[in-house]
Amino acid sequence: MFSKVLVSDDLGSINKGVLTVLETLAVEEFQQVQYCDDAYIKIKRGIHDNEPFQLLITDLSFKADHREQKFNSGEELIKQLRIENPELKIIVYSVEDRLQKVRSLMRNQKVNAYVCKGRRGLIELANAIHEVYNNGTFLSPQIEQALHPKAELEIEDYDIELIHHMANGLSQDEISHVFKNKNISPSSLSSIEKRLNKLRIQFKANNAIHLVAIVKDLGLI
Amino acid sequence: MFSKVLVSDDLGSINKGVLTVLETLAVEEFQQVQYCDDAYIKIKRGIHDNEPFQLLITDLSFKADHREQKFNSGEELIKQLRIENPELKIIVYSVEDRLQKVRSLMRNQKVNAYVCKGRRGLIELANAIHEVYNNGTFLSPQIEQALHPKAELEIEDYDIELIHHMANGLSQDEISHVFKNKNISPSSLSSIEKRLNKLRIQFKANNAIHLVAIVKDLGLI
DNA sequence: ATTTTTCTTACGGTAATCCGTAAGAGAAAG
DNA sequence: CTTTCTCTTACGGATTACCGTAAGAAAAAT
Repeated sequence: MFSKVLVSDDLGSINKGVLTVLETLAVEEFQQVQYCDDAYIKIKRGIHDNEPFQLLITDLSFKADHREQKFNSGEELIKQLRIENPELKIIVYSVEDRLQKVRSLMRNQKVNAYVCKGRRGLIELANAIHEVYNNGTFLSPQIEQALHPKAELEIEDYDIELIHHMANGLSQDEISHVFKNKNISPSSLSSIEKRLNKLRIQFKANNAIHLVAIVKDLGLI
Repeated sequence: MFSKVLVSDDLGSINKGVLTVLETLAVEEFQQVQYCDDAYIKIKRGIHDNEPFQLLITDLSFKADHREQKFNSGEELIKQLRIENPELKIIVYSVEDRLQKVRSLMRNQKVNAYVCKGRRGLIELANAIHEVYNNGTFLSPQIEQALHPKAELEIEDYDIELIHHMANGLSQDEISHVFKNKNISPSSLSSIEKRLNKLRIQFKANNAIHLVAIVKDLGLI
């Protein structure tokens, strides 16, 4: 497990919870700060003293107050640290769940994990620390599926069922009724047409027959 | 084995051979007639005497002579017997090998077996008697394949290629052009539609997609 | 709260398939 | 040789699939 961890969050109360998690995980030494600039200074000092921090757990938004700051957000801090200390592992612990921000942090800044503050936030944070310690990455479930929607070449369960019905001889109109009865959305004939059109493009099929044949050959149905 | 059998054939010589077969098969009691009317009378009398015939082996064509007959052919006799005595088993033993007649007799009159007089006629007759005794049916080989040409689950090369093109995304119209270019007959769009319709019925498919899926599952393409 | 984007649905037109009928060509039966 | 049957082909309609457009609903971003 990590032996030296820094926690950066402007809300002291939430910070306490994080420290409790670190205690539970048997982290030897951990410190906390409430300003991004303080985090930057502590990290630099650790390197200078030859006792560097191995992990930073940080929030993204920090309320501005009377103290003038060099870094006004966790994002700016991360950006700088990634340039100067790429070996430092970073976990973002934030209420922010906007997909673009998460996507940007994961791809551009190579953040090691992104945990959403929430009901299960601390549990997920513990998992994230474990994953990152083992050189893995972690994403809270609610953003994980949103982040990799189409990057994956995989095919959704909905599509599987749709093609399955086609292969079983149902017309698109009949499938529409089946989906309506089973409360599966989307269920309109138009939506089914559109979905099949996407699948045809995805699998380079000329028509529905070709699509079913290809998908059967791939063993997806 | 049958215990009471009636043989009806206007040619005494062939009749003898049939009787020899019955002897070989250890049939207890068998009688022979040379007129359809006589056959009808004997069958009725057997029922009346509570000792009914279990099997009738009959020819189809009977030469007309001085005696005026109620039944002028084996076919008429069979038709009447099927109405009045559906439990009586009937084997047709005839030189007739026209497919339509055989098909009609097997399907409409529910004849239990059809054996063609020929070089192996008596051997086949013995097999037929065995099969019918075990509640089966029998057809001489030369008409069997002609009678069930497409009822069989087999499928022609033409159909394979046709469905293959379908699975590869070609439209029926495109397949028509392909067949025209390759001098494969039939090649018209109408014929392709008809063939696909037969295949759909044969494989109990709702539409072309269903057909391709079924045939792929069967491993035929 | 408002705007933007995405998803779902509806509609219309064109193409393809499905289905019955019918005429002509070729094969088989009388 | 004539008739009958089968096969092939053509045609018209009904149904379904295909494709673009657009309006409304839902979700995301500001």
